[in-house]
Amino acid sequence: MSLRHALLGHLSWGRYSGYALMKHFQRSLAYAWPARHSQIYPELARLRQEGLIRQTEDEGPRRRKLYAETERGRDEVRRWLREEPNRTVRSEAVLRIFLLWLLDRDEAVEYLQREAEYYRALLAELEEIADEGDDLGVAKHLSYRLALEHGLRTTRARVQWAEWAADRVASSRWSASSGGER
Amino acid sequence: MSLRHALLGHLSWGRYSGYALMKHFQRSLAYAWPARHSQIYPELARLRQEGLIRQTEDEGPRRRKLYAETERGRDEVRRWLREEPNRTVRSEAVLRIFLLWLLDRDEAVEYLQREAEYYRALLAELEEIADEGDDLGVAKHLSYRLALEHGLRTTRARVQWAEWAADRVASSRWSASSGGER
DNA sequence: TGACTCATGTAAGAAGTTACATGATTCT
DNA sequence: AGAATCATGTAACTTCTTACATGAGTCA
Repeated sequence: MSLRHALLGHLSWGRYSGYALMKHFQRSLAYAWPARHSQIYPELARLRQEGLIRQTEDEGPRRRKLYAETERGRDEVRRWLREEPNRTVRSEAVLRIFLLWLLDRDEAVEYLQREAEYYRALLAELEEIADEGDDLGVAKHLSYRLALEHGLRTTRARVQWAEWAADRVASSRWSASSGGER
Repeated sequence: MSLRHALLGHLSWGRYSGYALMKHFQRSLAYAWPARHSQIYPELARLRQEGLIRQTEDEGPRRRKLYAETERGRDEVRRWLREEPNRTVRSEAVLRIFLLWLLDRDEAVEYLQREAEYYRALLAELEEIADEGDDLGVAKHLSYRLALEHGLRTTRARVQWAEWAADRVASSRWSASSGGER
């Protein structure tokens, strides 16, 4: 259950509404642990019921609810952080590479070029965030900078990989796969 | 629904039993699209019912079932490959980095060193696979080699990142976070 | 006043995990 | 004979996505 720890961790930093947390998930956390509002709101309600977070007295405009951490919540994230991490990564983009041979060469090259373009755009976005140096104030933490640097480095690796891969395929004989015994 | 396309794509290459497919998911595909046998077997049954794969006449020992692609199945993977890819990546390891400031400095350094170690071991494993050059025969395809190269490059980037990050944290003042207003 | 963003929810269904269950073959 | 691996399934539960639903404040 990583979502709850992502939420708890964010609330360790300060008070936020569900909406603000959702926005944060759309930005920095989108590349680590994506989540929609329809998952965030019920989870916040559950965390509150379990006493891992609490709702602060003051309600904002439009009935905005503000949440803050509790001692038990803080303890729970730390406990979780000390657990053996689950290093599973799920990436449709990588799965597609395995199956790329099912397209013909020109299509595969185009596909890889679009991948390169996507990663270049992502890299530009991450570099911008790195320059701004601030995202909801959380950037003050070195750990935020570490996560950003992880994104920068792996994205750079992907840009270079995709450009290399497009070249390799373009200059290869490529295996025609249209036929095959059925 | 990426699992079905992963299965269809594999069966485009040849005939396999559910068990063989599962083994393949444990190896090369574990870092792209992990799946357990409890998800694979029902999905194969569904694909068969829908006519996207078929069961070959011959049954192996221990009632082993062998599946093969159908024309409709092949068309379906290709259609999917031409769709706009979903580039979402979900990684608990990256999420943890964002929350690392909740640990104290020594714990954070140890954590990052363990990450470096894990990625070094993974890199060694991938390099071994690259040397063997064969995995269920699928390695003949350039696209398999592309996927492997993607793994090698991103894993190398992660090793270097983790080593850099451990150093950075070790030599930083780090933000003591034990307290905080609650 | 109309469009947009803020703000919070619920419901139905798909996808994924963990646990339960069973039997055949092979290898030592 | 016993252990390990091959081989295939189901059930219960959790997690995630998509769609539905609604209302308040802000800005042009």
